[in-house]
Formats: sequence, structure tokens, C-alpha cells
Amino acid sequence: MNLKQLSNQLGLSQTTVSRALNDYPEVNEKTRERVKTAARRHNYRPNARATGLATGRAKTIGHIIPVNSTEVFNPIFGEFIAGASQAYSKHGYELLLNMVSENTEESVYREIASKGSVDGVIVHAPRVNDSRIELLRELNLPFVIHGRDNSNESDYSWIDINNRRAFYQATKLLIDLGHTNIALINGRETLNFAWRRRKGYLKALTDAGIQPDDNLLFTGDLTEANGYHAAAKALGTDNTPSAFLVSSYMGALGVRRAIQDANLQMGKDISVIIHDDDLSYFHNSGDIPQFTATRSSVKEAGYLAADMLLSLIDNPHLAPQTRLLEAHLIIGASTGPNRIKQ
Amino acid sequence: MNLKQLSNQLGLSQTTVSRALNDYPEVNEKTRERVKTAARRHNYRPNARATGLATGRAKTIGHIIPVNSTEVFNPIFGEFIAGASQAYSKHGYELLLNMVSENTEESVYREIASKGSVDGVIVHAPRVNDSRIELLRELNLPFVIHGRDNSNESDYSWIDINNRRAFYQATKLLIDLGHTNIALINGRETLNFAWRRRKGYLKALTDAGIQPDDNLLFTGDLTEANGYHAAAKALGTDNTPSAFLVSSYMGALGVRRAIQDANLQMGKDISVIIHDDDLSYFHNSGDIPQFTATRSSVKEAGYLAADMLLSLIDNPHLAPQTRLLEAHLIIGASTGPNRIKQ
DNA sequence: ATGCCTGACCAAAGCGCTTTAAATTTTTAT
DNA sequence: ATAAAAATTTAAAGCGCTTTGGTCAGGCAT
Repeated sequence: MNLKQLSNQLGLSQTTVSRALNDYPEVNEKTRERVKTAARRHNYRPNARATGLATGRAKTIGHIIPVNSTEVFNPIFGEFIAGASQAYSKHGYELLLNMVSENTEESVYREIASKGSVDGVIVHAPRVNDSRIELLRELNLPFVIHGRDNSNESDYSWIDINNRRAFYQATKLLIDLGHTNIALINGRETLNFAWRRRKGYLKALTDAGIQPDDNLLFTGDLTEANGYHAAAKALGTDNTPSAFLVSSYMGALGVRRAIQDANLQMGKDISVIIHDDDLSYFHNSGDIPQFTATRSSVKEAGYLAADMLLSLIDNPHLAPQTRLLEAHLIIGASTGPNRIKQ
Repeated sequence: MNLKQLSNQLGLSQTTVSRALNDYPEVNEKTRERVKTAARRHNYRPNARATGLATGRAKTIGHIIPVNSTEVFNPIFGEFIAGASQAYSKHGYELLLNMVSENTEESVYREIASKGSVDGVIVHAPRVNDSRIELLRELNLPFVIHGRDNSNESDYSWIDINNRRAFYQATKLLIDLGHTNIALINGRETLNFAWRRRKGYLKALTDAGIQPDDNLLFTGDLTEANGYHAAAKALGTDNTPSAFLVSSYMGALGVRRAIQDANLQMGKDISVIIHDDDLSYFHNSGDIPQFTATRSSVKEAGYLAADMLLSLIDNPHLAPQTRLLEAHLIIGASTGPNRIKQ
């Protein structure tokens, strides 16, 4: 059933039927009712491609997710997208998912922009000095970044958490508990969030007069396996850390395993603080959460990012929007005073 | 830049330019070259909505993911989608992601079908007696199910793993190791895969003359927390299981934690076999993987499902396709002979 | 030269909507 | 009753492509 057939059925012009369905004011209320019930009865819905062509809007947002061959799909992306998805369905938008390897990235962005299959994009996992921001501006495609670049924070739209402060606070807590050998198990530090987290960590150390130790810094994709290997390596040296700061729940699962394998007890022998994105499949909750954490819901961030992008699209002359979310410190069972004598 | 502008520039008709770009034979080779370089130079790409309207195909596949309010995004879906995504980009298709709560499901399917924004859909997480199969057939929308219904396996297209056999084998292995009290920590058994896995588990028990114990059966979303609670509960009874069969890596992480909390050792005091979807963020690998597992790559399944759907779309008169993948048994560190005397 | 292919190109219709500009009907004011 | 205004409806253009059904040279055989 298409518009023509529906309007023939009703003995009305396509114009009137279209207007009735789209709630234009110049349609008689009775006519509108008649049209709407007929549409419902025939299960009519306007063809998305035709509507898109006529209006010039795709009513679709693209999410561009960088992948590399080994780490395929970070669960954190999934949760973010789930949040965004709620905003889209509320506003009648669709979500186009684009997984792209870093080497073909630029051409994919260009293609997306010129094909016009989306009205805007959400950029995931910004890097340190990310060239995509310049590219997107050139392409004139509305966008919101989940994260930030390291410079120029005001001339594009982003939503981010205060990574630096979160990791400063987490590190300070560990220092206050008497820890001085604190390992950081971080994401790839070409990624902006990881770079910021390290800065917070280092600041807290130097503020406390502690000399950072490069051997306690680990970076890499935050998988269970990488968390395990990093922690196992750290625990195997003679300068064993008494505490770990871990950038994700997934990595922390590996850290927990390494601690166990070393016959140590998390929360007693070794303290751990994680950053907790509040993933639904990995809830760190209960009366006493298993992990002490800096927590911020990435699903919420997804919702807010989507909402921001939609308002940017509706309102093209709006200035860039930015939003900085604070992570909250949650005390769980994985931290305690330092019991390893130095 | 659109087709009209490009053809004006070239002094050619839109017809010829369009044909040149789409590799139709009736264009002079020199002209084609001239057109293609001009298109490249101007970064021209046909508008997807217009092409879609003209051809009647969206060149887009929808993935419809059921969500409930608590368990938002199962990482397994992400990995499946990543696999599917590879097939799409190879064939010039896009991926539309649709997260839908179960109560609005039917109307979402109807909407998708009538709006024409996709050429086909992949259905995730089929239930026992899933009404969506009937619905999709009625809607005349090509589809492939990741999983199966419990009856009528031949009149629709699906790709699935042999859940029953995998869990039969895993259970049998535990029995052969001397375990008789084997707990099953399964997904929601309204879902088809969980129902099949339980059947395999029960069959192995009864084949060995072991009376199944309802107190050892747990179902629920396979989160870390649910795995933990189920295992902790099982370990707290007087009829303690000596082995666990766990339907996902994520759940198994919780089980591992519960075992540890009970001061038991996995692989010594308690055996665990998991189903391993080979998730990139949770690799169960190494010389001796931490978990004994039935393994099947869900990313691979995603690729195959997408490929199947695309061939179904290209070839509407093809009979339904089905594909049953076998899971492979991997011996890891989490199993050993039963040491709990009965 | 004539007719017939063949190769290369083009004009215009059509995909299913929205929207502009105009027409028609109804209501209101005189 | 009539003109003007308001309310309602419509025809047709246009969004940017693909595709049908041509046209128009040039080459070939006759």
C-alpha cells in the first residue's frame, strides 16, 4: 500500500492524505480521522526512501565504530549504542552502524557524507589529535564525539566524562590508603580517554611526591586477557605493586584472575580500583560492590550524545554543545590499606 | 554534487553518466573512464535515498535485537553483528540496528516491513515457539534467524549451533570425570538456545542413569552477577554440585568468583565447562585455556548469517537455507576428576 | 546508393513521497 | 444576498536517481 493507493481508496488527493498523516493544520479534523484510521487499517506507513528523498533528511544517525582485527567489538560500545537507540526511537530516527578499520576510515567518512544516508554521526573512540574532527567539519556533517580531542574543546560538540579527575581521585584514594606502588592498566594510549586517565593518575602521584614508575604502566585493549597479562607481569616483578588502577571492568576481571593465580587476595593483599561504565552485563553492585570504582553510566552518555546530536540537526545554527559528566567514586570490596611493607 | 551537476559538467546526459558509473556495457570505454575520474575528483556518490527509491532496494539489512530494561546489550550480539558487518560492507550493504523491547516487538516488525528501510532482517534470540517467524513470513520480508524455532526447522532460513549436542558432550565429559551433581547455569529458558542446551544436558544425565535434580538448574540472563548468584546459591546448599555447566563466558566469570568466595579451587575442587562464543574481549585461549569449553565463534556465525540473507535477497526464489554449526570441545584448566565424595 | 546493424548516446518517465501555488468550498461580515 | 475572508482541498513540480524506449551516426553488406 502506498500513498497513491491509499488516497484513491479514500477519494482524496495525495496532498491531503499526506498532510493529514503528518498533522498539518490545514486539514479538516474529520478528514484527518478518516485518513488515519484508514492508514492504520491498511498498515500503511510512508516509504522511508521516498520521504527521505522528498524532505532531504534521512532520519537516520550513523555510529562509526573503529575496529581492529583482534578486538572486534567492545561491549562498552554496545551499551552506549543502546542508550543512544532510546533517544532515536523516541524521535523517530534510525541507527546505522558502521564498523570501520582504521586504515579505511577517511574514505568511509567521505562516503557516508556524500551518500546522504545519515543526517549526522556519532564518533566513537576519539584518538589523541584526532584528524576526524577536521574531516567532519570539512564534510559539513553534523556530529557529536563520544570523548574529546586534546585541544580545541569548544569548536565542536562532544560529551565526555571527566577522566582526568576520576583517575586523579582514584589514585589519591589509593595513596591515602598507604599505597605507593600503584600500577595503571589503561586502554590504548593513542585513545584520548586513556591519555587523560594517565594524566590524572600521574598528577596524583606527583602531587603526593611519588615518583611514577614506568614499569607500572600498561596500555592495550581492555580485554580480560590483556588485564590478566598486565597484572600477572606486574605481580611477577620484584617491585610488586600493592594496588591496581584498571580502566575497565573487563580488564579488571583479568586482573582479579591474576591476583588469584598469585595466591593473593583482592581487597586485602592487593587493592584494585576500576573505572566502571555500569554495563548491564557486568553490574558492579550490591551492598558492597566487588570493585571500588569510579562509575559513570555509558548508556546514559549514549542517550545524551544522541539527544545532543538530534538537537544539533534540528537546529543547524546552534553553537557546538559540550557536556562533561563526572564519574562517582564507589567504595567496594576491592580496596584496603596497604599491607605490603616497602 | 549530484548526478545532474556531474553530467552537466561532463557534457553528457544523466543516463550515460549513471550507466558509466554502474558499469553498464553500452558505454564507450573512454567515456566511462572520463566519467569515473570526474566522479572521483568531485567526490561524487549517488544519493542513497534516490538510488533506493529508483531501484526499490534499500541496500540495508536490519538487525532486530530484543532488549529488556535490565539487560541492555549482550556482548554476544555485538560480536555477531561485527561478523555480519563484514559481509555487508563487502557487498555494499548497510546495517540498521533496531533495539526493541519485547512488548512492542510486533509493531516494530510491521513498521520495518512497511517503511521499506531494509531489504531483509536478521532475527536475534529466537524464543521457544517464536511467533515472529509466522509474522515475518506474513510480512514477506526476507529474514534469517540466528538460532531456530523448536518445530518446523525447514521452512525458514536459520543458522544455529548444535546446542543440544554441545551440552550433551560437555555433560558427558563431566560424568566421565566422575561428576554426578552437575549444575546447569543457563540462559533464560524461554529462549530457544537455552531450551536446547538443557535438553542436551538432561539427555546426558539420563543416559548415564543420573537422576536430574531441579535444584541444580538455574536460568536467567547470562550476566556476571547472575552467574555469581546462581553458583553461590548452589554452593550454599548441602547437596553441593561438584561441577558447573555454564552457558556463557560472562556467566562463568561470576561462577568463578563464587567458587573463589567459597574458598574452593576451580579445576580442582569444582569443575566448570562453559559455552564459549569466542568473544574478542573474552578470549579463552592460551596453551591451556582457563575454561574447558564448547566453542563456536559467534562472529563467524554473524558473517555466515549475513551472507545467507544477502543470497536470499538476490535470489528470491531460493528455498530456505539452514546451517548447523558444531561447537568444538576445548579442554582447559577448569575441569578435573570429581574429588568430592558422595 | 540503399537498407540494416551496431555502438553510443539521450529524453523522459517513474520510484513514492512532500510542498508550493492555486482552486474550490465554506464561513463570516456586510 | 453578496463580497471578502477563511478553511479545505487539489494539481503539479520536484527530490536524485534508474531505466525504458527511443535517436542518431557510422559501418557493413548488398
